[in-house]
Amino acid sequence: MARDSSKTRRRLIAAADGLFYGQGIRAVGVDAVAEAAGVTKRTLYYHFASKDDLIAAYLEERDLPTLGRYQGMIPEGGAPAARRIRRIFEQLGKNAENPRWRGCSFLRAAAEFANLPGHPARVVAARHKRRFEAWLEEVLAADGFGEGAALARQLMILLDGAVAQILIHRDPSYALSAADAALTLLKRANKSKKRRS
Amino acid sequence: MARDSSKTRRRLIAAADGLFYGQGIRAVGVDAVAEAAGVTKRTLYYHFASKDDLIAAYLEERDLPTLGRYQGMIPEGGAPAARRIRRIFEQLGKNAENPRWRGCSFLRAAAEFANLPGHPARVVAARHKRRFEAWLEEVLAADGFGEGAALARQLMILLDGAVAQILIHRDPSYALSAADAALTLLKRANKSKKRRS
DNA sequence: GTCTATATGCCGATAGAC
DNA sequence: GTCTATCGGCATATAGAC
Repeated sequence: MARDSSKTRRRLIAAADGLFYGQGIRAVGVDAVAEAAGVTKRTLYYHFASKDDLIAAYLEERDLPTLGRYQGMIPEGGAPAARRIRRIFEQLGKNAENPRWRGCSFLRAAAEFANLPGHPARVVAARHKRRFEAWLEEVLAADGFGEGAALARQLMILLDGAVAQILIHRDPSYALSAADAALTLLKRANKSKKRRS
Repeated sequence: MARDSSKTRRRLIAAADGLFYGQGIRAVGVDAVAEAAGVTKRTLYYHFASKDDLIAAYLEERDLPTLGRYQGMIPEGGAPAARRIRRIFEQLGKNAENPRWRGCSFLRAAAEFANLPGHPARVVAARHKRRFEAWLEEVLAADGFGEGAALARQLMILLDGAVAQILIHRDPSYALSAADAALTLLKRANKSKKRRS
């Protein structure tokens, strides 16, 4: 069996996911990850070259599923972009009500390794956010928005800004404030869309 | 001399500031802080009950000066709120160009201690953000904006969202995208202000 | 108030057997 | 591929002299 998909490796990543997301990456030692996975530390180091390697795998594992979860929660492509975007923010608010919610794993990793721009975790995190922004642009484009790139950026800012405020204040209602702002921005962009057509 | 203002204590906080902000709180040991301050670890523990106590003092020390720096950089009270708000975002972009910039110390602390809602660092961070939001509301009110509380919240979301994106992508231009969004929101709020008067 | 010296335990990572 | 055993180092925190 290829090392990339071995059962033990997957269990280690799952254990790392629970611990790193739950308590923070630097706060969790490799001993704890190995124990949670039911193997020894030596086995962990057979599957991963270093803790940094494990961290990268942890975030990599979250990349597409995280995006997919948002993609799955919004109405189908036929719906107006405004309704689809609003759903994203509403769902963020709902997610944040879960007591195990701890914000965005990618943002938190970037914060923990703020002094290491080349760290594998930073690379994966940046790529994830680029992917997310590109998807938002697609959602806008599907409803005929022009200049979708600039607007998608602003939606990303609102989304991660809401995550930050919710985490700071432990108050999911910031997601609704962000949703209002997003709809206002969409409304203005809509005007120029109509004008152009 | 009172313990709260002793010279050694202040030097320890200054050393902690440089190291915690530069490298992250959990990434820095108390040994490093003591050495940077030119004292031994034992002296550090004379002035602070624990590392958590030192962390709280580090953030406390940043609270008012951080707010004051933003207050000092915007045009005087007579200027329109739109111009004053825009300046805040522009200045954020300029600050982020400094290679030593590492995002917001309060956000990063909240991210590092995401699993400890009652941690002293979280308490200080939340209070700082509340203070900042209240100040934004004052800026809006000074220019006759009604419903300033909701708008101030959205500006906070944009501001911290921009910080997050800049940190992730190491691209200060997100500050300008956020500025555009902020001005759009202000313009719509402005309308209702005019209508009401 | 500051020092030297130390307690105790966890950190990431490795040696070598099976 | 997984194990037992262990390395050297650093973590937070403390004892007791001066």
